[in-house]
Amino acid sequence: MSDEKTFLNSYNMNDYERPSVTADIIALKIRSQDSENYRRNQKTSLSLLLIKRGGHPFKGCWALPGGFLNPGETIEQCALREIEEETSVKPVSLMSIGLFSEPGRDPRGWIISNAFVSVLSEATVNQQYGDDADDAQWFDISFDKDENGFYRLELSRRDTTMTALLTEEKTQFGRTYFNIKDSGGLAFDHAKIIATALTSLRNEAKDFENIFDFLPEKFTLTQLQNVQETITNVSVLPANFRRKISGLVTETDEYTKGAGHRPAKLYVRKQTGR
Amino acid sequence: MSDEKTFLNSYNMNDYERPSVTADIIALKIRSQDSENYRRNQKTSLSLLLIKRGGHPFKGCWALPGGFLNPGETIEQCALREIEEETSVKPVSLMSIGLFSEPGRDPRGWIISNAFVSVLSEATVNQQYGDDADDAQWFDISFDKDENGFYRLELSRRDTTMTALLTEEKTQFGRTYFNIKDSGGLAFDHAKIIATALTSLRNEAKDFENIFDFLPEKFTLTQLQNVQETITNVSVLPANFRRKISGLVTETDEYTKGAGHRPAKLYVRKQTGR
DNA sequence: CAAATAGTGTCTCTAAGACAATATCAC
DNA sequence: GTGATATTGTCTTAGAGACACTATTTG
Repeated sequence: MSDEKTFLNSYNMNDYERPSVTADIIALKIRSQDSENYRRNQKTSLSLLLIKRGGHPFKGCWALPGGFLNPGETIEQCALREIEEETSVKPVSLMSIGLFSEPGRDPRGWIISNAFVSVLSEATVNQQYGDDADDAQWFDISFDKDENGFYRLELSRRDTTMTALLTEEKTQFGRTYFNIKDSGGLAFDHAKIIATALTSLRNEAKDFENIFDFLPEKFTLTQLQNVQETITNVSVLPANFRRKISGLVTETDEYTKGAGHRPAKLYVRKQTGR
Repeated sequence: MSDEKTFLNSYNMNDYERPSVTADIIALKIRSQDSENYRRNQKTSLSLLLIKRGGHPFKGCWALPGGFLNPGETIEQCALREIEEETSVKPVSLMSIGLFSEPGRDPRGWIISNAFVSVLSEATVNQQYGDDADDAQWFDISFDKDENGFYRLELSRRDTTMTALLTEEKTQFGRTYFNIKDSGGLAFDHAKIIATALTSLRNEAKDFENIFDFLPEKFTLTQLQNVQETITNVSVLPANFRRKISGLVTETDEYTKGAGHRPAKLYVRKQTGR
């Protein structure tokens, strides 16, 4: 045992070169767009938080929020810390997307990054945001395969639109990896990270894994269905959605009101059996 | 303010402490056990490669193979390099399990590890292995939930059996995380890593994602079903397995022979539409 | 022929998808 | 009442699970 102590004391890790490690955050929320018609429900879109870079490299480009892993914390704690620093909001959930370690991905040097999808509830975030001059802004997402087999990632906000083009590198074990054909002006390899994250998110949203995280505690089934359709970009008939989701929600005795049409019952997520 | 942080990060990277990064490998193959009865098909078990540690810390304990990430390579390349160094075999597939970064997980210092499941084909590996005195050995795996809700991971080989006990920390987005209650003598946090990896593997084996990787190019449907059942620990009726797999395989006009019973048609994996 | 595995046919039940019909509110 | 969404019912179809049955080889 004292043998081991001696060994550990003399162990010199400084002999090896080491990378800097960061956590990059794909912070997502659902954005409700006001409607012109008082009767119509709001449409929703998926919205991503980007930070305008103030310094080199990629000065002035939009980039994912993120930061360096500190000693004494896990990469998940680092991710949570970064989200709270950027948004002042505690995220509802966190999902690791993978480690991006391609040499040269960061011009500053050897920096590898674990990406996380973080879901924020719209209600919480909107209390905090709104300053148009801020360097942190929410962009609407559109992400789809075009007729040539390329994936087109569009991030838009007001008059700004960035369009990145990606190719599918491979799909293995249900996970899809991308290569960047055109970064669309996004910093670093962030277009690739976002595409990978959205693909994972869509796969999980199909099984209702993450759709609750976008909504407040009480919600209508139509809202829930909207979230799923916004994420997956696939529509289902309301009757069928309700049937499938019924085992995962509990009804309350509250209703929406003042919507210009029949009020909807509010539901809460069913507590998973413990 | 995030401006200033970025600025400092880009210019003073060497002032920050950085972790060592490793790739740890859960190398798996299917082991066929010889049968006493000439008519009976071979039984199979899932088998994991462990390395006996020659130095401190955990000297003499069994540990996952792995090694440090070098500059100029991706973490996937690092994983592949380590597998080939340990086994002289090129793995069929590689699946990232996640980054394990808990402070204190390695007594040598700040070392974080990305774990990978790597599947090796039995036929290839057996040409290389067999030396009983070697520090690298294959252990049979048994992994199940016991009546108290604990997960029991048993790794056995000849007269050696290690039993680790784990608790389920949480399941989020279809991914299960574990805590170690008793490492069973395994080095570092490797019991946790193995449990996490096996859970991922089982989930994917249900959908036939990885079962082909364990077999040679040509196989019988019974062999394929055995692989799935060995991994998932769930049995299905042969008729139903065949129906479900039929879209994923192409039959050849070759048959097994000399088995003491009706010969089986050999199949190959159907090429995925490109 | 016996033992063992290979392979097929079909019944039932459940879940998914499609669609029609009814309910309820704000104006 | 009109326009909108909310909610329920049911028909059809696809797939999973169960089970019975046939086919083929080696010793």
